[in-house]
Formats: sequence, C-alpha cells, structure tokens
Amino acid sequence: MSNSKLYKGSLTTIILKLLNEHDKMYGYEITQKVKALTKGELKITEGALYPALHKLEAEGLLDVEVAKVDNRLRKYYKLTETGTKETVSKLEELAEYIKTMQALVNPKLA
Amino acid sequence: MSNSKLYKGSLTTIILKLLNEHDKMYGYEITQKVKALTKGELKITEGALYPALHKLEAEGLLDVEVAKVDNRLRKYYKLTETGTKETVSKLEELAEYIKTMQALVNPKLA
DNA sequence: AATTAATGCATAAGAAAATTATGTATATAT
DNA sequence: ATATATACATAATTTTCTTATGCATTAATT
Repeated sequence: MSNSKLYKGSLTTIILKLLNEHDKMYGYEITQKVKALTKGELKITEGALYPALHKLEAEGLLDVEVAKVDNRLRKYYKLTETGTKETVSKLEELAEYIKTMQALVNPKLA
Repeated sequence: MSNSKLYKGSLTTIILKLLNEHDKMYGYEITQKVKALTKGELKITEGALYPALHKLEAEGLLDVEVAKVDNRLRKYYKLTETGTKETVSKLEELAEYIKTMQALVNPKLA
C-alpha cells in the first residue's frame, strides 16, 4: 500500500469514498484510480483490495454486478443504501482522526 | 484505542512526538497525556502501549531509565538521537498521509 | 476497617488488516 | 515469441491492536 504504516485501516474509507463518487467501479479500476489521484503515492495491492471488497459485500455495503468486457471478467461494485450511510460515517471518522492527530502533533493550534 | 480503525498504525508516531516534546515520559503518563490532549477521544490501552515502547527501545529509538517514586516503579523513556531523526520522518509521513487522504476524499481541492 | 479506584508495570490469546507470494486467464505491445 | 497490462482470487505470514489477565502500591470512598 505504502511504506507508511498510517494507511493501515484506511482502505475501507478509500473504497467507499471512490464508489460514492463514481457510482460503480471494478477492482482493477480502483487500484488505477487511487494510483492516479495520489500521483503514485498510494498503491492498493490486490491482496488487500479483493478481500476488502468481499467483506464489504458480505456486510451489505456493496452490491456486485458481473460483466464481461473484451472477453475478460469484471466485477462492478456499487454502494447499497446502507453503504452510502456508512460512507458518510467513515468520512466523518476521517475528519475526526485528522483533527485528533493534529491536536497531538501540533498542540499549540488545538 | 478508539472505535475508528484509522488510528491503526499511528501509535508509534504519537509516542515519538510526545517524547519529542516532553523530553522524558513514562508509560502511564503517556496514556494520560493522550487522553487529555484529545479530550478523551483517544485512549491508549496498555496492551498496545507497552509492547510498542519495548519495540521502540529494541530498535534503538528510545532509552529507558528506571525510577522509584512513592515506592512505585516508573520507566522513563526518552528519544535517542536516532529516535529524534525518526520522529521527524514520522511527522513528515503523517503530513503526507493527510495530504494524500484529502486528495482522495476531496479530489476537487487537489 | 474494608473496598474500590487510581497508579504503574507486564504479557498472552485472539482478531483484524495488511504484505508477500502465488495462481489462473485474456489482450496488447515489443 | 515474450513481456506487460488487464482482471480476478486466495493462502501463508506479519504487524498491530483488543481483550483479558496478572501483580503491586497508594489514594479515595463507603
């Protein structure tokens, strides 16, 4: 994912937010989008991504739709209604996390 | 630590930064300082803290000094020279993490 | 006086999330 | 003909944290 351990625990937030913006995406597309948006800083590995997608689906946050493009398999994921609510919650958590860490790291501004 | 998974991987950064500011601290003191600075948002558990301190010591980032206060044991930790350098690096990583996550979550501002 | 909470350390079992290493298969570029 | 890109998947291992204990002293409460 990155040399920095800070990204640990962020993958779900990233996936949900991207799907919140792009309506439906498939796994490989997500890895490419993340790479592009972060200018190469963050690379989502398949070993992390696919299990994460499966888990989100099992939890009812994502729906899957299988498609065949150029004779190759694609699994499109999209947010369920629950998934959309969870996205809002995850983004609030991210904002809170950043605020908290800044309070710790830059206490003068807190 | 918190209900949010985002804190995973942040503990080392937090410890190093606190020691960078307070010269020397003992474990329990760190838990209280974090609780105070974050207004209760973040509670460092002992099960996470002590192994993390031992690891940082083993890696040569921290030095220990045992003291007895009120007949109770205290282990004061302080940054080594290497630890101080690593602190700078960890803080840069945090700034980079925040920047990257904001690029993902708020791509319009990126 | 007796009990609970706070202070202060520690570790062990288990869960969760990632890394690393594979594996399969098709399409495109060299 | 071979390597790279596209597209999925899982299994073994590692890292990090949670939860549950355990020990010991001091302060506060009942």
